[in-house]
Amino acid sequence: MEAKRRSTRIYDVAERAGVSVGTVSHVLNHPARVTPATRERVLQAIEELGFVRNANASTLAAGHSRNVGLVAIDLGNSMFVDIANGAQSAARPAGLDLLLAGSEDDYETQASKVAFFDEARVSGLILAPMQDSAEQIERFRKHRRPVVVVNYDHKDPGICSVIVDNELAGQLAAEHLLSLGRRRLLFVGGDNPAIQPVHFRWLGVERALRRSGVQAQVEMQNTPDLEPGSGIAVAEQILGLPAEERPDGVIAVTDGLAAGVIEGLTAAGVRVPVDIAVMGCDHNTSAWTGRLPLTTVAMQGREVGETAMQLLLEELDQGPDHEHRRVVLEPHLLVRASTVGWNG
Amino acid sequence: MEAKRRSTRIYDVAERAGVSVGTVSHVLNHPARVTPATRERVLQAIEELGFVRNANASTLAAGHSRNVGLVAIDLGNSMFVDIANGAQSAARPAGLDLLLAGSEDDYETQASKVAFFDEARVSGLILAPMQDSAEQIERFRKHRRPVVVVNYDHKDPGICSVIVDNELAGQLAAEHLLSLGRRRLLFVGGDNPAIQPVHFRWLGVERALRRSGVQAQVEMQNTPDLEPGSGIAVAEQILGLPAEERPDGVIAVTDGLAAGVIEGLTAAGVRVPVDIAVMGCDHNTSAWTGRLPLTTVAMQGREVGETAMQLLLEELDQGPDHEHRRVVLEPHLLVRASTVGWNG
DNA sequence: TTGAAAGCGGTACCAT
DNA sequence: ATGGTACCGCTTTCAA
Repeated sequence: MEAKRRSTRIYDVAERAGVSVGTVSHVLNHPARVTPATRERVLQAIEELGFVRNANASTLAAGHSRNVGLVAIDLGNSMFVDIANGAQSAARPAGLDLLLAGSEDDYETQASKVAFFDEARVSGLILAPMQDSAEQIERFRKHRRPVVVVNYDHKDPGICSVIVDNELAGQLAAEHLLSLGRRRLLFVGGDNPAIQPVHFRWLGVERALRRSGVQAQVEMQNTPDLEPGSGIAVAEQILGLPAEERPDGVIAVTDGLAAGVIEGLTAAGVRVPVDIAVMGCDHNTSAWTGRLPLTTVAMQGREVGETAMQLLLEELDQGPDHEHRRVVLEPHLLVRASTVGWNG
Repeated sequence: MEAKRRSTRIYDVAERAGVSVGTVSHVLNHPARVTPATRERVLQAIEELGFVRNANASTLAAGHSRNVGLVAIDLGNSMFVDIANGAQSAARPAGLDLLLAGSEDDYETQASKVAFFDEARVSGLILAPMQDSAEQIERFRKHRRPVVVVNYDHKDPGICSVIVDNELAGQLAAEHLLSLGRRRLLFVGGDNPAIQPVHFRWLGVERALRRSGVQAQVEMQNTPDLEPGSGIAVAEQILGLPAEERPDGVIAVTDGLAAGVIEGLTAAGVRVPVDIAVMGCDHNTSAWTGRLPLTTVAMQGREVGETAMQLLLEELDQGPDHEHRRVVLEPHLLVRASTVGWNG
């Protein structure tokens, strides 16, 4: 028969230290309000007993939690890992902890994760969705806890958000190629309006062309997904064209696609970047194995996460009279060998 | 002056449905014990009020949580993402949720994450450490909650663990190359005993050589890290050798390294796999951009996660008389173009 | 089947 | 500076 031994509580500590529970609670939460001497005794009792405070009880009694949740729809994407790391590091100094939930998920699972954090009564939520999630967000906010939307431009001025300027990313990419004298551009990834980054990057490319004042053209090639395999397929299409009809500059909407394009082209003897310059557009660190260093546009995941957490802390701090902000971070161009120079 | 409005509680639901809180709790936790009619009324009240149960209070009162924590030292590594996904999917049917904490971490941060889950009173913990973590584990287990160690062979028979047979992985890799007639092998990654997978894979390679019965040799090349960049450096060293002294088969201890080696070799005109066959050893999905499909040894991250969660559930179920198990999963060879055939 | 009430482990206010 | 003590919101006997 097992004695159902409960774990040591604050009462046990109090008893052992010869003080009241209130005092123990104080040394845990407001050490300054306690005499160094008693504090020492309590600390020692805690140590001897191996006491670990129950965060559930603490959250319940205090009425607020020291955690914030992050729901990202795809943890396999390095952008989200960067965001998580950024948010984490911004949370720590404020005494908060970041909890990640789920991965490999669809919209429904995302909903269940949001609900999960809702039940856990986290202080706030950072959400990196792939589509409009207004309903999920509203449900969560009804409990008067802040939400910051990240990496998705959701248009609701009543919510803080942090995004990277995807249109600018596309523009920077196109301007880079134009500045290198490329005049026949191909945009790989397509204008699937359901995938925001893709859509906006394409708009940026168009804008760059319009503003450039040079005679240049850009075509768009849709792909079924954004993985290397599709890039290889596009490369094969390019190879099917007579040399004079081929693009001289390719902007792939993700680094993964770009990798595939380069793979496909170089395997067939096309020289990158001499014959065709190829660049990516998201600085997906974990997706680049580095045959040819890839020119890309860095999307600042870490900064996104840090900024999001700062907005969250701000809102937590200011309460109801907080003014929601929409922060737009600027991506920046990373020029490497896949568009300039020739190393092979 | 803000009315400090608290969120709707089970009491509110009870009142609205005209029942007692006990009954509401029952429809939440044991729906069968309640008349369909009352259940319906309660459910409706919940709906109308937008009630969301407070998981902290629930955990506190029930004495057990419906979450299990996963601490992985590097979320940027696809192996860990696979493990998380596997664990997640095994947890759901059991009514549990998986919480991930932290990333980009060192040993100390790992400790704080473990402590964090300890405070949260999760039902169990899955830990994917990079080094011996006996002390952290002990602290957690003192609270009588199960821990499963994953992806690290920690030798403690008192704890469940799931690992992939790294020695077998090395052996499979070497046997593959030997079967292709390669006789001058190079193992890239080195025998850093602090990094378990590297160490054991090397042992497996040696074993394969010993057992093969053919005249073959293998050398070992240490690298400062396991990233593509180091692979490129190794490629350059190889290129510095006279052709007849070069290896004809390379086993890189990670796919990232392998990618770098291939990059470096092919850029200099070496034909892979004709001149030199190159393979990786961890099936790091997110790190392969696919110039040349890479032969590798798949390390079954998803299965590791699923198995770990199953062991955890088992221990949760069986309580103190649970017998700890050490599950060793078998990796398997994935033969692709970087070792056989010739596509360019 | 449903209701009443005693906790679960802390927190924080109010006294002392 | 410390102690006493109502809760926090829910679960779970135990009775009715």
